[in-house]
Amino acid sequence: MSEPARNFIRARIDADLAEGRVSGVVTRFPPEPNGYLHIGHAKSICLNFGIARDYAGRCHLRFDDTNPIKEDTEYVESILEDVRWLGFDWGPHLYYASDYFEQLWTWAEALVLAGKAFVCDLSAEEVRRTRGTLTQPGTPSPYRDRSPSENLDLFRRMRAGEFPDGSRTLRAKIDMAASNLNLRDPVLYRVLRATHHRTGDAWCVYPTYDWAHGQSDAIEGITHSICTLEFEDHRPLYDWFLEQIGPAARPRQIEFARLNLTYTVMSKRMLLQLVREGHVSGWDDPRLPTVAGLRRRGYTPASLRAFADRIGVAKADSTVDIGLLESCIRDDLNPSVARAMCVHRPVRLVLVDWPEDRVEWIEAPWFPDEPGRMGSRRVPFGKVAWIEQDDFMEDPPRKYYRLAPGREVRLRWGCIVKCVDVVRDAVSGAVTEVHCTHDPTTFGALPADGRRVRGILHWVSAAHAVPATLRLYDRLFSVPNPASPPEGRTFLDLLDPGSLEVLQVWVEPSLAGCDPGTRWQFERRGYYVADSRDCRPGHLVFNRIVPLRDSWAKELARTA
RNA sequence: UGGGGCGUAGACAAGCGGUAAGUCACCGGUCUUUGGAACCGGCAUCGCAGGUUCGAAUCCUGCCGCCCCAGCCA
Repeated sequence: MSEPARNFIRARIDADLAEGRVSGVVTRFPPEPNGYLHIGHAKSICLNFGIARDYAGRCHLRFDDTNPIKEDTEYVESILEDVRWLGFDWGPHLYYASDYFEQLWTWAEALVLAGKAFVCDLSAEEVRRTRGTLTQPGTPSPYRDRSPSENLDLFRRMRAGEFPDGSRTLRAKIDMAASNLNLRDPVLYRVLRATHHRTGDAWCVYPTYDWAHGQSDAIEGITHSICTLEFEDHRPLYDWFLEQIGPAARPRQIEFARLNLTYTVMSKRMLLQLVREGHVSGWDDPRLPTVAGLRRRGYTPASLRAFADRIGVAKADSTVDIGLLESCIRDDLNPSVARAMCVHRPVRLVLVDWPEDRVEWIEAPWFPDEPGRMGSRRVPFGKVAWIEQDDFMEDPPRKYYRLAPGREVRLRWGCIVKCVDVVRDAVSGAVTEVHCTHDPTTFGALPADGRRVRGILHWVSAAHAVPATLRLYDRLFSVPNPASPPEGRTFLDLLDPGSLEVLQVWVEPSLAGCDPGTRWQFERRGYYVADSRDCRPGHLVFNRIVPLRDSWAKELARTA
C-alpha cells in the first residue's frame, strides 16, 4: 500500500503531537444508524481508521443514536458489516452514544445547577419565532430566568414522564444575540416518547446531537473529532459544552469537505427515497453508491480504499468525477482477475471449410499476460461459434479492423478466419450468419507469409456455449449533478432508464460451475462478478462491475 | 444586507516566501493474439486588482464568486 496522501488534518495532528498537546491519536467514526453507509462514509471511514493506523493510535466505531424515531438495528447491523468489509477493525472499541445517556444526564443536571441551562416551556414553533434571523438577534425565552432549583425539579419531571412530547426542552443559557445561531440557547433535551433500539422505553427524553457528541468524544478520550463542513458552525458550541463539563483532555473538532460524485446522489434522504419508492431494488442495488450496493456490484474493498486515497481530503467543496472511481476498480481488478470469454449479443459464425463434427480443445491461459499463473482451461473450437454482432459489419467505416466481407480476423486463442459470405433474414434483411473459411496454419501461430491481422475477436463455441444472464449496470442518473435538477423537476426525473440492461448471453463452458462472488474479465468487454445472491450452477448471473476502456467507442464518438 | 468556510489545469489535489507534486480525463507515440494492459511524451503562473519583498500561489489590502447556518435531525 502506498503512502497516504498528505492532508491538512494530518498536518494538524503532526503539530499537536509536536507541541505535546496530545501524546497519541484517537479518532472515531460516528454514524447515525438511520440508513445504509455510502461511499462518502467510506471516505470518512478510511480517513479516521487510516489515521489511527498510521499514527499507531485507535479508531472507535460509535453509533450516534440519539434520535430513536429514525434509527433501527437493521442499520446498525449493515454499518457493522460495511465497516468490517471495508477492511477496518475497531477492536473492542464499539460504542453507542446511548451508552452515555446516564452520564450525559448527570452533566446536564450539573449545568442546570450551575445556572447554565434552563427548562423552557416554549413550543417548537415559539422557539423558532424567537430565535431571530440571520441578521437580527433572537429574544430570550420568558422561562430563561427560572431558578436552578425550579429548573432541576422540572428537568427531573421531564424525565419522569410528567410532560407531553414536545412540551418542554432543556436549553443551554448562552446568548440569544449571538451571530452564530447555534449559540442562541440551543436545545439539549427534548421530550420524546419513542422506543429506542437499544434503551427501549427507559427514556422519554433524548439528548440532541450537540449535547451528546462532544461529550461522547470526551468520554472516549477522542483526541481528534473529524467531521464534515456543515458542523463547522457547531464547533463553538462543541467547545462551550466541553468547557462547562471540564474533562481532563479536550477533543478537537476538525472539519473536512464531504464527498460528492458525478452521476449519482449521496444524500441519505434521496437514497432513502430511491429505496422506499422502489426506483432501485434495495439498499444494495448495484447502481447505488452505498457500500452494500458497491459490494454487490463487485467493487473490492481495496479499490474503495484506493479511491479514498486518490481523492484526498480538503475543505473545498468539490465533486469527484465518477470516472476516477471506475479507474480505481479497473486498476485493482486488471492484475488480479482471470480472463474468460462471453458473447453478449450473438450472431452465428460458421466455418464453411470445417468438418461438421470436428472439435478442437484449445489450451487458453487464465492470465494471458502471465501464462504460468493459475494455469489454463481448455476451450472447445468447432464449426459454429457465437461472435458479437458488432464485431461484423458489411460496410465498415475507416479504421474498423474487425470482421467484414473479404476481411480476416483472429478468433482469440484460435486461428485466423476470413469472411466469405453472409446469410440474411428473408424478411428483415439482417445478417443472421457470417460464413468464413479458416487458415489451419495459424492456430497458436502467426501467419507464415507475414500478413498482418489486427482484429481479434472473442467467441464461444455454439455447441458448447453455456447460457447466462448478464446485468449491465450503468450510471444511475443521466446528468452529472442530479441533486440539483432544473426548475420544476426532481432528481427522480433524471434517473437513467438505461442504467440496467439485462441480457441473455453465452459464456464459455469453463464458467459453468462458477462460484457466486467470483470476478472475471470477459475479454474486450469488462469486469464482471457472479452475483452473490442469484448466481448458481445451471443459472449463471453476472453483474457488470465496470466496462473496459474502449478506445474504439471513443474513436466513433470523435468522428460522429 | 449577520456569522462561519472555500476559491491552484476539464475533475480531484499537493504546496506553508525561493521560482507550480501526484492522480483521473484529454492529446500524441511505442508495444501488444483483449482497439485491454504496460510504457514514453504533452497538457496551469495559482478567482480578480493593488501593495510588501531581491523574490509571492504562499504575506497585506480591497474586490468578485461559490458553499453552510434560522430542526425539539445528525
